[in-house]
Parts: sequence; structure tokens; C-alpha cells
Amino acid sequence: MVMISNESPIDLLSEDVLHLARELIGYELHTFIHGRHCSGIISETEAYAGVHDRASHAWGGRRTERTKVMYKKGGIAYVYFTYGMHYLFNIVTGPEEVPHAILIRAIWPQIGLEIMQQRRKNKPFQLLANGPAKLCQAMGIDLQQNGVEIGSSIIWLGRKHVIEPANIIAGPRVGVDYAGEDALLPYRFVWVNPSL
DNA sequence: TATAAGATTTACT
DNA sequence: GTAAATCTTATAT
Repeated sequence: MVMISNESPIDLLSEDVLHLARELIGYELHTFIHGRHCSGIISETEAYAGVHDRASHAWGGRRTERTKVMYKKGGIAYVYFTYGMHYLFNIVTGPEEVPHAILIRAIWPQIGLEIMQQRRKNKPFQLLANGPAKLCQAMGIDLQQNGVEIGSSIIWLGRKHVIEPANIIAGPRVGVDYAGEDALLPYRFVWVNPSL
């Protein structure tokens, strides 16, 4: 019943969070939460480069109850609550004590469309998971998944879909104007689907 | 202790 | 285009 794929060749312990953020585009993201299996292809990511990145929650080495999970070894989930109502899902990367994380900003739903639609108040397909908080709502992700291993029976990566490198564009991150010059860094990666 | 703003989304004017 | 939803963290009294 529960399918597990631990064959992902991606190295989440790498310190090159920028490379990983680009590499994650095209991977299937699966969840098995509340008895429901959902998946989608990752189509948008943002890299947050630890203590040297003003836009990161771990900037300057900040370590709080919320951010402590980022300091663990790469390959786990960092889920946090924001704006008083939304959950955002990140994948922690890098070795222990290096608080890198990659925000998953959008996926293309594949498995469990009906479930996602229910969780998303019957929104149309295109609006199911095209934003970081929408994706969490559709997949059923909340604080219970914080710190969960990527590759467990709860959250795992599936196979990687082949995407033309030319269809992945980099640009500045969203909603980080407070980060000064770091807000301009091209740490955001978007898969532009030419068939749209 | 109080206030402000946030890695956002939605509904309404 | 603007506002409201209202939890966590940081900064200022």
C-alpha cells in the first residue's frame, strides 16, 4: 500500500544549497499523511543559505525553537507556521550545524488529486499547489511533519522527471525585501512549462 | 510587557 | 488594489 522510494540519487548533505535547489526541480514529492497518499512534481524552489543569508531564519546563527531543526543533518523537513495561518515546507540540507534549507514553493499535483482538491476547498487544478502555503494545505503538511526524515514513509522523494535546463529560470526570491542586498540574489528557481 | 513585521493566501471594494 | 486572517520572533520600551 505505502510506496517507499529511497533511491533518490540527490545528496542532501551537500553544502551547495544553490545547486540542490536547482536540482530538486523535477523530483516527485510524496506524502502519506492522515492515511492519504499524495504526490506532485516540484516546480519551484528557493535556497536559503544559512547563517550568511539575511533572508534566512538562521541568519547570523539565530537558533530558536522554530529554527533549531535547520541545524540538524540534511535530509529532513523544516515546517514552520507564519502569518498566523500558513505552513511552509522546506527541505533541510547540508551537514550537521550548517542550517541550509530549501523552500518548496510549488508542485504539479499528480497522485491524490481528489484528496488535494478536498483539502483545498475544491479549487481548480492549477491553483491546488502553486504556492508554498497552498502546497502544504494540499499535501496535508503541518507542524507534525517538522523534523520528519525525507525518505521516511511520511515524506519522500520519487523519481526525477527530465526537464530541459533552458526551462528552469533563476531569479530573486519572493517576499524577502527585508533582507537588503541578499534579497536580490538569484536563489529562486522556477520550472517554466512551455506547454502552458 | 508591548509592538511590529513576516519565506502568504483569500475575499472583498 | 487593499485588508484581514492572527502565530512566532525580534526589537524597543
